[in-house]
Amino acid sequence: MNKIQELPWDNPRFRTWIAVARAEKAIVRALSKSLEPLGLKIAQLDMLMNLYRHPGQSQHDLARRLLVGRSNITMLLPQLETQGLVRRENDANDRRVLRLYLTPDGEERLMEALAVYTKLIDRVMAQSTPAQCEAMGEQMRRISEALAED
Amino acid sequence: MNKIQELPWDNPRFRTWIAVARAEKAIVRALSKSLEPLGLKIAQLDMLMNLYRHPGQSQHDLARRLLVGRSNITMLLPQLETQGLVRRENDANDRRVLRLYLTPDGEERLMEALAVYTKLIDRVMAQSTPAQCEAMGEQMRRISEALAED
DNA sequence: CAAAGTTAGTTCAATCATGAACAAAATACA
DNA sequence: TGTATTTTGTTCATGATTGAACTAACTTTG
Repeated sequence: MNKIQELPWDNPRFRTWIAVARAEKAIVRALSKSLEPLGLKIAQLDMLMNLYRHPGQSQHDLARRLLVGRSNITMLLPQLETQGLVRRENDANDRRVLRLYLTPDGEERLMEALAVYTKLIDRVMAQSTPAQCEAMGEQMRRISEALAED
Repeated sequence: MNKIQELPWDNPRFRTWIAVARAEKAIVRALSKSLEPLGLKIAQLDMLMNLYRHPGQSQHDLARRLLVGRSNITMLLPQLETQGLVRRENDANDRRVLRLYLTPDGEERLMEALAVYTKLIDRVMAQSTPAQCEAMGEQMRRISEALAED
């Protein structure tokens, strides 16, 4: 086994990745704390957001959109259902699928959470100019695309 | 409760954050797969990397560096110890602390893993020019700093 | 129409991170 | 010195996530 020529921490691209991972972790932690008073966890908020944008989607669709296993949805949904934020409805044509809808309460809670969420993200992203921010978003989207080819 | 004026998905900064989160998740998944043949998980690799750079650190130090709970280290260490990659040694001056060292085997496995790791990151970051990449790293570091003030 | 295959959702066991409570050891300080 | 506080690492219960196995329902195809 050859000794590696260049150790990763001297590699600018690698250092960038480390910075990305650390920042992402920091944001997730901060968001998690900000959401706590609202009684929502990040995974739950993700679901609410998705249901707002795509009402009536099936659990399978939701799982795919969230990049998450179907079983995860099954486990998480009851939490939102018992809080009365989400409603499950049998599909008329296909008795296997359950279509998901936000209740009015769910929509209200979502809006409250989004206010917190956007405030945090605005603060975080204000570390860069809008142009830099836009460029970063573009790079990230390219990365996702590059990795999606599996 | 007021209706939110601007929904997050129309907010460029918010969209950037979403892109960051998705890309990070994609990279973690890809890395996880790449590491599988080596019998290492990401958390384990993180530990090996840290021990390489800071040999003889305590579990407490390691936990702090990895932004992780101390109990996590306690749980994860045995996996690396039984594989013979890490060695724990009692501190002479303070009988509470255990100092951690990479074994030669550990160092070898680390180098193999780093080759895989850097290859993936190089490929991923090649989606941007070196200058863009550097800029992104800077922005991310600023974000981490901004959030560190708690 | 019937058999084979596919798809939606659930259940379950395994893995992992976390924080609280704890024991042992070190340190502060009076 | 002796008591109080802090610090290190461990244990344990909890919650999140995953993938495999399963059931029920739909679709394909012969």
